[in-house]
Amino acid sequence: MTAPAGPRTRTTQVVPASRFHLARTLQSGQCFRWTVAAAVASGGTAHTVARGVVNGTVARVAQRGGRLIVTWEGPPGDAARLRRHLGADQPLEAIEGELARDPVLRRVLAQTSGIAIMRQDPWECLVSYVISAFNNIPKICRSVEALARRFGEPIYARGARETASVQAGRPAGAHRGAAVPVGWSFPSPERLAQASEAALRACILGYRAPYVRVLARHVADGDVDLGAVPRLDFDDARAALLALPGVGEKVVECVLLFGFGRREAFPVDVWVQRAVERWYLGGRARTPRAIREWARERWGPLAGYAQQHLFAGVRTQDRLDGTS
DNA sequence: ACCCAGGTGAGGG
DNA sequence: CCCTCACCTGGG
Repeated sequence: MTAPAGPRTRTTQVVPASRFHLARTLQSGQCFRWTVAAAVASGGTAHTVARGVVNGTVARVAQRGGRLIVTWEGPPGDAARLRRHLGADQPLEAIEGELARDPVLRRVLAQTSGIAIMRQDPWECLVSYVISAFNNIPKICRSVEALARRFGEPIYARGARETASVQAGRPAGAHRGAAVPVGWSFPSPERLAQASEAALRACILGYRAPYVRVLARHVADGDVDLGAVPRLDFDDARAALLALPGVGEKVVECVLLFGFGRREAFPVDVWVQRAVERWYLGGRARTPRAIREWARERWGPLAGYAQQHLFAGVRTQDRLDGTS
């Protein structure tokens, strides 16, 4: 089934860190530009095939036999960079060993082991999570995809050439024989800053359209330098991002965690709040802020990982219990 | 026809 | 500070 590796092969292999689980990572709700499909190998054992737009190209990734088999649909990318993007470089065995000292997490980990915290592009992550407010995951994915399709750069299959008509603006379309993009990169702050509010609303953003527009303008103008955030300490980074429109207490933690790799971040959404109240606080209600502080005190630099497992765990449980 | 969905920001106590 | 409420829009 594996295509022979020719001299110009577009397939490569990546060895993930021990315990890394591709499907669980991509389906744990942290990213919006990956789709996962189950596939069946010739031997009959199920494995995962995923497709995502990353770093200006499109990657198809299958996890089999402890390896990640990467096929570039767009221009060949950097395998090490993809590995880092997926979080497949993180010491999950040590992290989960530490978390499993907590009896609640030990039980949850049976269902969630192998989830890595990804290292997504900070700008794309920021916009995605601003869109996530009072929204649902399928619609967030559609919005991000629409933004990329409308304002991003087309990505062509390896070997395909851009035509003059494509460079001029919208792709001319297949009926004229122009190359069809395999995907679109996420648009830059400059590009989104100049988009009209109506055009943004057309991307299913609803009332979030002005947030995205003003957010893009602030970043494009350098009011907040995303490139400098990694050098700030946690509280300063948090304060800098919180100043942006549409970025509140929950979104800022998501961006720090999934975009900047700050694993002490602990986003408290309705699901995590439910999990903590149900499993740790005897059902007593607490404010999101109180839960966040409690979690950081309890798990410190692994708070973000604890959050990810609690989120996946409580959603799995409610899915199994729920009638719908 | 309603009701809900991974919050945020504005306004008043 | 804490609390309350409206909010685009698509899918149950």
